[in-house]
Amino acid sequence: MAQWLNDDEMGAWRAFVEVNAHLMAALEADLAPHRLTLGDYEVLVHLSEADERQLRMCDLALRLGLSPSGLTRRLDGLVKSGHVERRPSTADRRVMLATLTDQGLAAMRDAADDHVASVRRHLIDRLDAAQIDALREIFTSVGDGLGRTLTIA
Amino acid sequence: MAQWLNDDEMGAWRAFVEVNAHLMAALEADLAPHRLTLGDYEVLVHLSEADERQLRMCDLALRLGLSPSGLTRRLDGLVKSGHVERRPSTADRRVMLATLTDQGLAAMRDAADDHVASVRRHLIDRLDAAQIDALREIFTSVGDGLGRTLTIA
DNA sequence: GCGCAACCGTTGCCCGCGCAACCGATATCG
DNA sequence: CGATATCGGTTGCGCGGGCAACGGTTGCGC
Repeated sequence: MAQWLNDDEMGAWRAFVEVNAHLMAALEADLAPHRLTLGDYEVLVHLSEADERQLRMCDLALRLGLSPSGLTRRLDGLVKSGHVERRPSTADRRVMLATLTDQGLAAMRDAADDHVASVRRHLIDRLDAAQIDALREIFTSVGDGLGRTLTIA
Repeated sequence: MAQWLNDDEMGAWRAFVEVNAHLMAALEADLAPHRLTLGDYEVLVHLSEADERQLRMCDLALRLGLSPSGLTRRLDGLVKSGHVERRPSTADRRVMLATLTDQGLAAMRDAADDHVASVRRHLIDRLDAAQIDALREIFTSVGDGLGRTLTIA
């Protein structure tokens, strides 16, 4: 074994692994009454922040860390429920623009309160200011590393 | 909106959400050459640490945070590849004991080096001692909160 | 302009997993 | 002791998502 984890490192790693999934499951469960998946909610958020409330499929897939096919299927559901519309781009006939409908925006706003409260309850409010800062720095740093390894590979 | 997230909180939350999935995907990819899923690896680890390298299905499912059916399917794969055996308990004829085979133990040991190195490269080595400590405290605290809400509900 | 490469989105196929239903086994209580 | 509830594990079903393959579109080099 090249270099094992010491007790501190192992403790941190195990705590992270074990809690991570449960945290996401809890957030997902709190969002269920709004008939939204966490993934669906993320779509609505990204679209709501975009120009004219629309994004190209590939851009959206990139932001969501989703494969092209995965995004197609996720959009299928959101289109069927009327939260999102597909409209072909006039500039480039290859691209499809996912556009947030008024109803989708309303659904997102409706769910936002509960979702934010859920994030607060399960995560933010359990941490002090220093820990919140640490959380941001930790994952920013890890994210930088991942981006680097991806571009290298 | 009851109480929104301020910039620090939002920054921490977004960094966490965006990096989380990528981190897990990177660890998964590093484990792929060993023909193991991250989930499979966790099974082997838990079994290797158990008495006589075996656990009841329900206990194992609990530790993995997996549904009964999910564990059945995951074991199917591990049994087929010879890493795990199913053996009925003599004490309680309802229970199945998942037991780690010698081959399974060897496979885990073979993968452990790479996996630990992967965890180091993507996570641990990107953090200083204080951040590692903070990571453990953060997720321990969040985990306590989740456990409490689960037992209450 | 033409041919070829790269790009964009969709589809078929497969896997992993949760839920509900189910069966056999065990515990509990009258 | 017998009836009923509870437990432990498996199975059918549906859903979400990745991979490979494909058709249509655009950009690039000649």
